[in-house]
Amino acid sequence: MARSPQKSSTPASGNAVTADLVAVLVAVTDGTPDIMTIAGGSALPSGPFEFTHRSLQTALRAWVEAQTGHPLGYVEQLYTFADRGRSGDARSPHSVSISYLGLTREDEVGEGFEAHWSGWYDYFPWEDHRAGAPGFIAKSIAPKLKAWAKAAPSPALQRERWQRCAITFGLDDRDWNEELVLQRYELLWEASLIPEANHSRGREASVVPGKPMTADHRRILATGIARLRAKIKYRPVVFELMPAEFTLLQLQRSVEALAGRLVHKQNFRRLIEQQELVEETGAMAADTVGRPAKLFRFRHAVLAERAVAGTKLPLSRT
Amino acid sequence: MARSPQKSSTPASGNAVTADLVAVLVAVTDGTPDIMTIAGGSALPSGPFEFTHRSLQTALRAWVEAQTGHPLGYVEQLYTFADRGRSGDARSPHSVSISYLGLTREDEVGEGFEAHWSGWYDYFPWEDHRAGAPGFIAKSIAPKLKAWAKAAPSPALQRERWQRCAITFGLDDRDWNEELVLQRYELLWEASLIPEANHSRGREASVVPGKPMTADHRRILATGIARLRAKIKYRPVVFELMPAEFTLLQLQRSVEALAGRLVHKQNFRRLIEQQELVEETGAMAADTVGRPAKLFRFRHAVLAERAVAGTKLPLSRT
DNA sequence: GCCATTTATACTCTCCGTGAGCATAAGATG
DNA sequence: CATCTTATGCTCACGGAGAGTATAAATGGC
Repeated sequence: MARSPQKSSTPASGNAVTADLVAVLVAVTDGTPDIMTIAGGSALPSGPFEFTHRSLQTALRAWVEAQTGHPLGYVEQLYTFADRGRSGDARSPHSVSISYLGLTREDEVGEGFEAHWSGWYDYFPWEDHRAGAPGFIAKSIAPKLKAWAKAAPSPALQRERWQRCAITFGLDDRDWNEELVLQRYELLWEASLIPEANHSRGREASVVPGKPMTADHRRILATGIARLRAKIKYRPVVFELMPAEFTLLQLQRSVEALAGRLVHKQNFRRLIEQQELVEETGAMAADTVGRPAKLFRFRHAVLAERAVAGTKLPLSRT
Repeated sequence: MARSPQKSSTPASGNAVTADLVAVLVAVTDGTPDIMTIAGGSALPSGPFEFTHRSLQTALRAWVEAQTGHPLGYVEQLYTFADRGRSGDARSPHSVSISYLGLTREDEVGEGFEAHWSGWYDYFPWEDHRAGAPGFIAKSIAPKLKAWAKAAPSPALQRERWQRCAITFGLDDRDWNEELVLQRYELLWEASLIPEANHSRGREASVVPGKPMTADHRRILATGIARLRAKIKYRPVVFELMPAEFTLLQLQRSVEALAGRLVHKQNFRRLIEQQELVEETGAMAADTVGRPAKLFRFRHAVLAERAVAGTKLPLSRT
């Protein structure tokens, strides 16, 4: 880097790169969180950034709308990668990849596109704790992690590795922290339990369940899931994923789908209502089992009232 | 964007860009939060990304260490900009700017460099509420914002604008939220109260106090301050800014310097100690007024123990 | 040496948010 | 009508956080 602030655009050939966008587009249907994928579910939608657009967000929105025929509700930048070793070949034109998180409603997606939806727990089965911790964590993942920890060169490093495993996966009676999606993925990668890791070549038997993805797309997805799980706790972004009218249980199911854990029903309702996030439509839910529920809609006014202030969901760490 | 995930590096001439890094480097000395600046304090350190480095972080660290002669404690990506209108001239080689937040210790900076430190409240005087809300907010900023709100075309829009002003600046008896740094800056920009805004040309009399910066550097700084103010509440990053040994009051003063608000001393100590973030060195502070305080050091073990879990500071929103 | 001043440090008290559980209501189904 | 399922109202106990009181330990001025 040079010190001059203004003349940063010295068009030296060594600095020319291409800019790529990668999108984590999320929707929720019937309690299943989905992401948009291409290439048979093996990659996230991505491609070169067109500088005909005014900004990155504009480019992303335009592209998604062309794909789905519907505007993107919420967009947020995730991370920018420029690692040299990323593109595979060594000294080819370098590429900067800018990843985004976008929220939309699945039911509005048009037909006839290559893109389609995949459940995000297909890629991260260990992240779904709605029915308790998945059995294979204790049965399969934990022992493999233990073996990896034991393989460390010194006893101190062995303890350190295992402590990391225990913290991120909630082992040894620790609490499960649903926000550590990326840390868990990176840990599994380091332990060579992820097919994408080069150093797990030829050892396909010893990998963990979960569908792999092209390049580092699954890592980007992990980043997106982690960001979203954190975000729903203090911003009213869940509503971007809901239909115009919904019951409180449907809302709760969506939150639980994203968080990968269950919440206390009464407390959930108390929180939603006391924050005045929703208002009754007057109508009741039809075609339902059990007592019919009131229908609610999101009070869009809260976006102006509270601006960036706060929304709370009963997902706090204990 | 195309749909193919792999062949993203079509070296079409229209997609070639240059990658720039912009850094918000923070240090705290004697209760003053400083940022590294160049060009007489009118710009953040920035320059083209050298692809000889393995990653963006590596490049940033190498550069900062060359500048300051000291390793960078904590580094975090802030945001990536690729707005077309950003570089000023229209169709020149496009540039992607990747901004970073970095924490370091000011006293370790080498001599003889162009870079030097500037107090960050020079650029954002309205952000320092340690001695209560600065008087010029009520005297100068609020009336100008009110005028701007009144200039909206419809009564509804006028109310909306004013509500936004009141929320972000804590007017009308609202609480001051120190995290809304970026929102406040953007609001002032929209209201043409910021010299950097093109539409305030020739109206220099009606701008708000605070030193301007080149291009959108002050906006990037606002992003960094906001991120840091949020971060110190749940991650032990303050310690990256502290000397090896410090008293609890010094620690508190640093937190207050960053947050721009005071905290309750006893509660602060209770929180720090019950979380076992620090340990006594055994020594006492010398050359001090009043009763001497114990010296503490950061317990680096917490980084391993809690990994990403949690650190709390008494800065919660009430 | 005494006092004012400044900082350090120990306790206490109250309020409220939150987790958790109990109880009841209102539909559908057989 | 019994049962199942979901909706909805209410209570209770615990713990964390804000705020205040009290005391200890140093300095400097007179």
